[in-house]
Amino acid sequence: MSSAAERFERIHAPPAYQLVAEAIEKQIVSGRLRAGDALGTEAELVKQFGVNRSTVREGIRLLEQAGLVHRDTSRRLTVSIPHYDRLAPRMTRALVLHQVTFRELWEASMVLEIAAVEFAVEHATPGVIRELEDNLAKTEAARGAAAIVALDSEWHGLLFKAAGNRVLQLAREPAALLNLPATELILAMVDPAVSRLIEAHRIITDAVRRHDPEAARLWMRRHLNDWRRGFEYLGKDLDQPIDQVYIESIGSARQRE
Amino acid sequence: MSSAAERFERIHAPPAYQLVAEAIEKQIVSGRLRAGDALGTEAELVKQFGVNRSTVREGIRLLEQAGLVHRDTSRRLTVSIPHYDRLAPRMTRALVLHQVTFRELWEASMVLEIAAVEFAVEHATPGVIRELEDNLAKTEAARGAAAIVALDSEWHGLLFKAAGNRVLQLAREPAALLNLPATELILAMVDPAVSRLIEAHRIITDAVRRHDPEAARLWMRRHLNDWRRGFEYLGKDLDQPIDQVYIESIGSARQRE
DNA sequence: ACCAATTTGTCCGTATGTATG
DNA sequence: TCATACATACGGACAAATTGG
Repeated sequence: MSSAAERFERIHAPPAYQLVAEAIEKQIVSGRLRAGDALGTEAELVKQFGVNRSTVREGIRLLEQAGLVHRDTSRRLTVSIPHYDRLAPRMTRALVLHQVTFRELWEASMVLEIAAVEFAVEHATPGVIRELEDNLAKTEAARGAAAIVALDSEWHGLLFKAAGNRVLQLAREPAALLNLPATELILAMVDPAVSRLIEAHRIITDAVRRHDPEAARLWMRRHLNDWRRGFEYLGKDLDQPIDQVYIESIGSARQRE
Repeated sequence: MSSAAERFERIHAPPAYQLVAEAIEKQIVSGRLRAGDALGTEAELVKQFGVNRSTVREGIRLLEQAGLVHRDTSRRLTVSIPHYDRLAPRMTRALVLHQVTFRELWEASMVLEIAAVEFAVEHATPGVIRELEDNLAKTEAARGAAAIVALDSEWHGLLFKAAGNRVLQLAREPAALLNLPATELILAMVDPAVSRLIEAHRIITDAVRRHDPEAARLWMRRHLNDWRRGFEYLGKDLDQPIDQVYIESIGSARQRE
């Protein structure tokens, strides 16, 4: 075996279904196929690629899962570009499986949310400020932990939208999903949590409108420290990996896709 | 049609291949199937689920693509938990397709890298500091932009490892991939770039070892500003969406999977 | 509202190459 | 070395849903 040294690398032919997926992917990424374009029927793809329909279908599944292709109501194949919140469940699942702790989540949220609020103070458009204020009004009127959690999540999402940085927006997604259940528990169980949340949202929203980075930073820090204290108040351990309770809530979130 | 109001939601039966994928996914996420466990042959799954082999295969493709299952050398199905760098290409592709600008990337890098270096100063273990120093030595010895870029990327990866926060680590992945080609260009074209990079890496590595947050922050900021200046020196526009050049480099990165 | 053509989801049988013992 | 097991891929088929008259 060693007589001819190692002249050549081992050949490993990629399976046909992968080649199908990659061929289509290339067209999408390169822009020759754009979001909304029809991909044609399976029979057409069979003809073009010269492979069996089962093979085409396996390839399609890959793209479907990657979010590059989806089937509209009529089940026709349509090109689409993956939105952040499509990736979020997978990122979240990876973090859960790697047993990320609540401390890591909280630390990361601290970093990301403070950065977001700083950018928001700088870049926020009147439109998004309006959205933040609308959300605030709804939050003040809302009753029940579940409703408030949804609005809280939306408010933070709007803040990242106001920040105008989509890399940070993507980075935030998994933390947002994972904090949801804990936040609901906190709002339901810890008495002053709701009023403190509303106070923080209002002051930060005002700070964004007035372009006041100091106040924004300060109150975001307080807001997140409140979350952490609420979490500890419930008797939970920050250094504990994210557990079963959360997995279920991810599952239900994924069903909305 | 409106005679009976809208009492029921539209029924949409999930296709069998999705049910197969979800059934297996549940076992993995719930912990009943752990990384490394064998999933059994396709024939066995056919029997258990009572569906056709083609259907099983389509379901498997979904899990394979999600990184929850892979085939080892013998092509046997094995459970695995998705690693961050498996998600990175997808995140990166999403960002590219959404026409994220270099400015967003740079801003986000600034936020993430500075946070990372702060955490690293606090949490770095002797082992990881050793790795940073080894990398530094190799970088000083290296010749050629390509080699140095690889080591630079590794160094930043080690820094996030030292920071001990996997949420930030995941958040960094797409930025790391997207900065690669630009960094290579800069190192190849801008004369003092290499020595400045090495200087920054050395000082930051030292600061991490000495637990000196001030120096670490300061030099990380300088390091990233250097990157930005190098980018602008090349005549590129920070507010330009990431373009074709980058897509190719992502493609080649994905082939290593 | 009905009908014919298309298309998808699923299934069966089979051939071929490769890995394992 | 040989036999067995298995993954990949193919051709063909049919029912249910969708489309377009």
